[in-house]
Amino acid sequence: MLNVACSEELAFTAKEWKSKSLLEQQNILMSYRIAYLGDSMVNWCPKLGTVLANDEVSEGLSLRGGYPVEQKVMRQWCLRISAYAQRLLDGLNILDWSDSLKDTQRNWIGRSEGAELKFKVNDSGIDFTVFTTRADTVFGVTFMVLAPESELVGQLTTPEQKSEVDAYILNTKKRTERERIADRRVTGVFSGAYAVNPFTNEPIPVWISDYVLAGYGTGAIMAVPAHDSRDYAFAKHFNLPIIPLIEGADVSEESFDAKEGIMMNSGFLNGLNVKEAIAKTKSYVNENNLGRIKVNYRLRDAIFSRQRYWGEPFPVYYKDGMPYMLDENKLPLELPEVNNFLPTNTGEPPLGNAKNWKTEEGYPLELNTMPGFAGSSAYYLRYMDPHNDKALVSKEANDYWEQVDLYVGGTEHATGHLIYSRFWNKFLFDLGLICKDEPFKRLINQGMIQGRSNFVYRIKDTNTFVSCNLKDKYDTTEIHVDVNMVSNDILDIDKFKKWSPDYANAAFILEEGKYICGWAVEKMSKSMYNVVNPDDIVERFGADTLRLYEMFLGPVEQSKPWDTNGIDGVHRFLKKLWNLCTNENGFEFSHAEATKDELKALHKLIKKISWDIEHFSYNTSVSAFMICVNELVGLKCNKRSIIEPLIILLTPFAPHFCEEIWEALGNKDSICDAKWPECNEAYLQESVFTYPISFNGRTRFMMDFAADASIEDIKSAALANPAAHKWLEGKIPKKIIVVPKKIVNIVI
RNA sequence: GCCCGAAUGGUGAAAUGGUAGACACGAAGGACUUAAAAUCCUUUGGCCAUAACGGCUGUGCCGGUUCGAGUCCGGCUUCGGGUACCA
Repeated sequence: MLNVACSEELAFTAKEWKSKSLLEQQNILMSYRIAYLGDSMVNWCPKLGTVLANDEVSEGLSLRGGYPVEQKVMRQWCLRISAYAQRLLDGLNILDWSDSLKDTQRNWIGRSEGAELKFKVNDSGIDFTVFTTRADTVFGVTFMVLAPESELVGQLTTPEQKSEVDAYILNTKKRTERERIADRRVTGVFSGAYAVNPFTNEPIPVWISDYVLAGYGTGAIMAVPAHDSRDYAFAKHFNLPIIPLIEGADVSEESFDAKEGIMMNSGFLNGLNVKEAIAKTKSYVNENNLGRIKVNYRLRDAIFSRQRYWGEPFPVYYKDGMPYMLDENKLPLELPEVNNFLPTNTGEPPLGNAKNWKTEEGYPLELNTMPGFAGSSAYYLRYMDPHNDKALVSKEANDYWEQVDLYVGGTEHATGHLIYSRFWNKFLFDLGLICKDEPFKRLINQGMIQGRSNFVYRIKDTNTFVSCNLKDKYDTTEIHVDVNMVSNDILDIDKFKKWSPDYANAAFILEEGKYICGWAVEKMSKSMYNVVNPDDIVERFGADTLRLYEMFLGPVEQSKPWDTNGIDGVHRFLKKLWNLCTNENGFEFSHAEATKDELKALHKLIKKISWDIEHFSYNTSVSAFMICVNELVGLKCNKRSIIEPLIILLTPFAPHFCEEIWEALGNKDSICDAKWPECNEAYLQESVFTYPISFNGRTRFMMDFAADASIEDIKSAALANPAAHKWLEGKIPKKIIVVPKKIVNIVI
């Protein structure tokens, strides 16, 4: 007997397996393959002949072109990331990643512990299962709700209700999932059927509503309006009963969702607190065979097909409607040449345009291609062994490099690339191909450089665009427009028309003869068309200035809008250092021995930069370089013994600049191979420390003391200082705190 | 709604619980120059005072812990990012 990994209801014997046809077997195998053909709902745009992502659709129209988009079931390749949900969750505990990023992934995976309860349907042999985390609230169930896509809808709907139910289902199909969610209007329809409460044997009406998702749990819920806000809204709207189950909970205005309090109206659970009640219900359900304990995850399988040309082709062909893998010796499968990169007339993906897109035996090859994350999920493994034509990565190379030590990336990848990579890596680890089951040991999030986006406003169902300040008079769709076609928020209409064939014949409603664009500060991204090209900055200041400026802007992990005010400062710093090394005749370095002050400036810098680099504090490093160079300029120091270590330190920040000076110093090899300087603490010793003398925590004056002065000496000298008398006001200090090399605080 | 993060001068920011505003940008004034650019010098949180020394106040708001809080704790406010009916 085999329980199929991903569908627990399915079980069969070896004999039964053998009696099945190849196609039937294949369909069963699809239930536990890591890559499988699955049916899923997609946003299909017939006019564009392509599936669109949620953010490519706005209010039922494609952003590109403004064509109608409908919901359609499509058979596509999927990757069963859900099978790894628990391990992806557990793995987070050992990763050195930021807590916020780990939280994002935990929420995305969305583990919830609960129970599946079986409900019988009155006067029929049918029963169905719901998932709930609040098994303790069964006594408060006043109705059940099915997702409109649920198979049960057809089975349960009574003849009297059929036309009403059909109309409702048709209506929900027109809306994308996101729209159904964004629009919080309560809608629903009664199926005519009644289920039986397994605890009380009371009949409960079964409703259908799109606030229940087909893709999560069982696509059906038990509604407890007193203790769930969504059920509450539904019950109020359709005037269904609300039974409070927690002592003292006021449910006249809103539901009481918190998992706390003492149970009432709940039979054998009365008097227990919620935690105890949940536990007791679970064991009751088990003992009476009313269902089972279940963990659900929010994480959905990844759709792995794209109806586009540019993507890795699947090494898959079809024979009698069944998918088969190409033999490994036929790999790699390369993209065919096509004359047309658009979908075919019959609505097939662009590969449908290719001639001879079939195997040697004549079987047709898969027409879908893989998405971007096919490449981005495992490239770091390929980097370990890029020229290997036998394997993704050799065992030797993988054993040597193991995993990525440090990954610097933005949080925008938290629920995409960074979770897919972990999934792929675990899968490859399970196959024994790699030695670590997590890809990125340490991860820090750099902040996003934000951009200023511009928008145009298209009037719905037209190709007419209305200027920003007039847009409220029309029903419009906001569309990003390339910021390079906009200056001072005024659109260059000619450039816009040439931007895309869709806009060639666009019409415009202007204000004062101009088209004014809307704007917003958002993350800088290709899809927002707000990318500012740094080329002109490189042209004017050089790449090192740009690099240094980005570091100087602030802490790496902080986001901020791109703004070049202040770039002069870092450019001046580089010039200052350059001028220190040159005179009117070119480079000149002194061979004289460095003074104490010069050595102190240098070694202070070595210490600071070495620490900062370890802690990703690049902005303070740049400041430290500026301070050091300012000091050296003051000392007129162009000594080789100081400049050389200084530019080694600066190389990670301004590599081209430093390489030039390195060469001028007479070095033949690259500065990248130079040895990192070491800090000699002896140069940093101070013989005198200037103490701030404070009274009740407020600094009042300064006093110099020898670095090794005793605490008692400091105390008495501070009190004896004439300035102290003013602040003591003749009182005796209660306490004097001396923190060596920090502060003196006199408490009065 | 939920989760995460942030809040310090005109601006970007700095500060292992120990002198708040380092380092820069900008601004103002000055030097050099026929002039400009470049470079250099001075001032630059706010308020009060001033011949001068100086004083008060100040890190979003309200409390707390501490000899001492931008930093730690509790409660708010605002902004940014992510997510979206997950039962």
